[in-house]
Amino acid sequence: MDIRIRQKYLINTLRGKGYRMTPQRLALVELIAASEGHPSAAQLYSRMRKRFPTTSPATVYKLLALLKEIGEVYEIDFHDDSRYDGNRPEPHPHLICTRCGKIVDGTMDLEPGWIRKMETRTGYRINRHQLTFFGVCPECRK
Amino acid sequence: MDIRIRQKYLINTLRGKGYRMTPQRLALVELIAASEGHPSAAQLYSRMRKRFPTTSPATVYKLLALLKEIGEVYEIDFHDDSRYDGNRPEPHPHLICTRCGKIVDGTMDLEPGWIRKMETRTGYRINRHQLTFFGVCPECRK
DNA sequence: CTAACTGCAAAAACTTTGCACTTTT
DNA sequence: AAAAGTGCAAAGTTTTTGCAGTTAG
Repeated sequence: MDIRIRQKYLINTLRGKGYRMTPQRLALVELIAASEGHPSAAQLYSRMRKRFPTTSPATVYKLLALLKEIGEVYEIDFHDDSRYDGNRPEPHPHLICTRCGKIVDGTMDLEPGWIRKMETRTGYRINRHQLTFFGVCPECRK
Repeated sequence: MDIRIRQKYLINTLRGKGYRMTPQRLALVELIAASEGHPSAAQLYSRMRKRFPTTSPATVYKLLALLKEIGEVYEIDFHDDSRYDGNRPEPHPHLICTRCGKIVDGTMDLEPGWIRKMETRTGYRINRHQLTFFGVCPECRK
């Protein structure tokens, strides 16, 4: 997914829903669309302060909440430091290096048939899922 | 897995590692071995207070940390309210009802071959994973 | 012009830490 | 008796909320 296209799509989507695009939001959307390495809220906040030194965490959290709500950002849930993926909002696996903390996207998705089978067996109506692998990345294995 | 057997196993394992079994820990282990509904730390704390009104959150968190460390409790990671599974410490899927909050165990595990394929493709050495489905449980669908 | 957003500060929620006292072994 | 655990209070994190001032549309 091209970063510029994603960025413009997010801006248009937000505008289309009546949200206002402030300079802060434009910058944040750019950071989120780039989303190098699945940043945490703290990382986004820190990057924002380079351009807008008076930014507050509230601004970051509010836009993230908004984007999550409209389904354009995917949250990787951690009890201490959640990460955000603004490029592929649909559920997809992540691999996390337990040594260096790096996060990359998985290369395969859960088969829809497998999920449907789980639905049938449990009676649950499944809307989304979260699949995270913990391990050691190629660089750290050396 | 029989609750009593699990409970005894946990107690023996802890004792075998040189940890002391206080009345609080015995009660907590019983709660964790039963683990009805994958309790949160707050729920365990609240259940503990019924028997030991002076229990502090620290006691609960410390034992959970211990059990996680020795791999006998599995944490379902949420940024706001993690859940704990003391019955099946090995990774396995969970289904969470987004309406009533109920959590049940999945009926199928990820195929080892699938995980190995993900390893090969990404170069990661995968040690464990976390798979959580969000949806609506049979009762809430009515 | 007006509804929405920002940024600050304060609060909330969850978890961890320090320490004196108590208890297990 | 010694090492370890409990419980309290305080502190640390991350995230949320309230509100006055500012700004996009």
